[in-house]
Amino acid sequence: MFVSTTPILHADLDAFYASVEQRDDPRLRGRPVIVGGGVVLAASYEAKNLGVRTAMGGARALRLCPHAIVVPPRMSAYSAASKAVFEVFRDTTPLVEGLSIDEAFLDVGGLHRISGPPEVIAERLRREVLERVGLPITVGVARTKFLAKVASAVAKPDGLLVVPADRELEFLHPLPVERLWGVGEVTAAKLHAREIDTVGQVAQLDERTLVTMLGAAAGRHLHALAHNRDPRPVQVGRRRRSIGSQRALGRRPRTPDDLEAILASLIDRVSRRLRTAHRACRTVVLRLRFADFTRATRSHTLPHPTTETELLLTTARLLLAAAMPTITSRGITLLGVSLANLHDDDAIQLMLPFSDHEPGALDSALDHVRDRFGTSAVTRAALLGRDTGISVPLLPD
DNA sequence: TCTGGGGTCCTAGGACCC
DNA sequence: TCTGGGGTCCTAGGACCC
Repeated sequence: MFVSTTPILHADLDAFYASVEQRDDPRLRGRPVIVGGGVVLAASYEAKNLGVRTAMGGARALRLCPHAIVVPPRMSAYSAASKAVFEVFRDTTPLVEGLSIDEAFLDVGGLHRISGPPEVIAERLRREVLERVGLPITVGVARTKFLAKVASAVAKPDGLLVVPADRELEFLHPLPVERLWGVGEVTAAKLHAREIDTVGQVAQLDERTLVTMLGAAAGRHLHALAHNRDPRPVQVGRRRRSIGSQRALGRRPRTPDDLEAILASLIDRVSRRLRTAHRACRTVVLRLRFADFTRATRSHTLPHPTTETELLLTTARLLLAAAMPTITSRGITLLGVSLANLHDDDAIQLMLPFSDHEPGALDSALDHVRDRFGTSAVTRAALLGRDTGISVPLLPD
């Protein structure tokens, strides 16, 4: 039987933030480095070897690794490094799907004649990332996204692992269930409760059993992965679906005025990012975490997409006001905002404040359109405004 | 042991419409 | 007067990932 060998690479930078710090400050090389403060954002392998993990509390990390050098995060340096690495990815193949700041899938299926077999491409990619950006990267190679990702996780750090098409289940089935993409603490606990510890054991369950245990989507997903069925193609140009910003507040009490001020700065940050990305949003989500670390969200969806800081802030304020009684009684430890229901910003509709009774209102509304979107938008806005009399969809040039 | 900041996707109930 | 089935959207919560 002919087995498709369309190879997919999963490229994943090692201890990304910590590696950037070690690259930029030679004194940190070979030493345990922790990026972050209250919480570990990233740990170098020297620190990981002593048990330090991402998302671990800083105090605990220092107990495990008292000689660690703790450095504050430098997000702009990481973002620049990420851009440089993605350039190397795209020089390898145009078919790149970014998963996060430090990892991506690359479809190198069509490259065999030009660039050689996938393991050669992968080794060259690792070398180029090291030479051009100065960072170690691990690559997993397999026929499917899922398996490529598992392979890179197994090969870390600074490694390369190819899973040949005829050895897939042999590689996959002995692995612990935690290796499956989508199995976290809760799902792993449910599986362990039934003495299911390996991927091979999951593969022996029928799909109905998994669906009953975990729900329709998760059950089917897990069943497919355990049998190494993962037809998802590498998708270029996926767009983000929300933009958010949040702030942990510690345990000390906050007055409503404090919260108002924090909310305003969050909305300011997030609406800037929204406009920079040329997107508009319809839904504002308020995120809350209480003193007992339970969470809640409150959201409101506007009738039209917007980019206006004032409108977003007003909406967020109303949500906050409605949540104040709960916040007062339970205590708040985190406040966040996220903008969802994103559209392109050329899909904005301005609700214009004019009517038949106010003959000058259309002109002033069009002035507003001219100020914000330029002259060419005005003609179209005027035409559409005459048609509808209510709202003006702005179209791209 | 004490918990940051940025995301994605799924589920379930209710409102509303045909 | 009482009623079905299907679809979409909104809200809230939850699991998971890096």
